[in-house]
Amino acid sequence: MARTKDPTIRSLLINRAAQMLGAREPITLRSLVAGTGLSTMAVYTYFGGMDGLWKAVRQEGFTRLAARLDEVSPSADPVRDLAALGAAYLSNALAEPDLYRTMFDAGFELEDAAAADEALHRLVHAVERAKAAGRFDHGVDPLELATQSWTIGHGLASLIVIGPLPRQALAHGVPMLTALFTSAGDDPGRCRRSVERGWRP
Amino acid sequence: MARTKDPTIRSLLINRAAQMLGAREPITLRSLVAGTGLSTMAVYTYFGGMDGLWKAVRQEGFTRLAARLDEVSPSADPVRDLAALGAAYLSNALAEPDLYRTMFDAGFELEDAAAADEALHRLVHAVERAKAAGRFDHGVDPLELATQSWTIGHGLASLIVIGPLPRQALAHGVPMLTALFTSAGDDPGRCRRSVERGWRP
DNA sequence: TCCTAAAGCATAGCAATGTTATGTATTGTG
DNA sequence: CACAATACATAACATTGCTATGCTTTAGGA
Repeated sequence: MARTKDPTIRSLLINRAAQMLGAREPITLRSLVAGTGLSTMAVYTYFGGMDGLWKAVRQEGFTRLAARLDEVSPSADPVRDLAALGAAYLSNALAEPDLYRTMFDAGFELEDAAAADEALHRLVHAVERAKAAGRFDHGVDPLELATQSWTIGHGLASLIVIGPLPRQALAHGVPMLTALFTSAGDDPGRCRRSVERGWRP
Repeated sequence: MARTKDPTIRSLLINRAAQMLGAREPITLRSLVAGTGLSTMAVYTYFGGMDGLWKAVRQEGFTRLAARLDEVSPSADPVRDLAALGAAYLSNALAEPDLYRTMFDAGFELEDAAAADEALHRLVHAVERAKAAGRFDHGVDPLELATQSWTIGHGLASLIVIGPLPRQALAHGVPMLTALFTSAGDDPGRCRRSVERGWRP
């Protein structure tokens, strides 16, 4: 009964925005559609305006983060896996710093908040596996410990990517995660070895 | 040999910008000077443009943070003081979330980077006092441990103020700082009590 | 004490921004 | 096959930060 939207155009614009973000080019309505053969109205058809575009770009950021986390294949050592997930979070932030920054813009509004929850859930699952393996105490709440791991990873990423810390501050990840997981009940020496093995940001 | 700038106007504009930030009003060149009797050129005379204004606002954010940290009076328990400094950092971020957010905008460019260093130095000093009191191991590097405390405080603040965590996630501060300070050598039980006493965000 | 030059500051216009009104072309559906 | 709803282009709009220009003020040497 009418023309239908082409989903290709939607992802084309999102990818182009992400690419311009990485190239540090200013993203304006006109510069975004320039060279694509599209008019500025396309942004309104597919995103309702620039706000909607940014929201979609943030979503894309979480999608790419999820892809990074998926590259971490579970091993026999769940504490190593926890550290590896944290390292993947840092890798993602450092690989595309401007995309990472926009992910936390504008009050964290997302189209699909479940994407962020799902990323966190990978951490929760790793904590559960560590508990099942007897590495953490029974009293440990997986969601709480996962949130605390996220806080450390995000704090580091934010201070390095956005803030004043140099890249070598990445090394703080090992002692901080070791301290956290040790306080959750893991054996200190074994914990440090596991974290060091997983921490490859 | 010429007219001189009035420093009053400078701080007037900075304070007005901070107030508008808190009121969630959009800060534009014209809206900023509206009602002040000044013309838009004042922003160029005193800040060189909007970029300079934002830089000055970020600086103001660190000044207010420093004032918050100064309200933490050193006690006989340096570990409590460390937690109190972290709590003050959180209080500052939660009291003026939009100002906190702008502090980490635009690649952290500041007029006077020493202001940020000085804030960190308060943490370093507290760690040194804790070492002198025999609470932390001799091998502990004060700057490293201070940076790690900051990472935890900033990670929490960022995820609560900008990100998706609810305010009650503030409670994570106690176990996280306890884990960190315990790994630095403090006695677990004593450490937790100290942190709990200082953590009043 | 003037005179002068440099700086503060207002006015007005500029290019660029996001948005919207309007018209045209396309295509799924009855 | 006809129609109507929707994609999409064109063009105008208000608002943004910025700059060119000129007037006013004032510090500092004669």
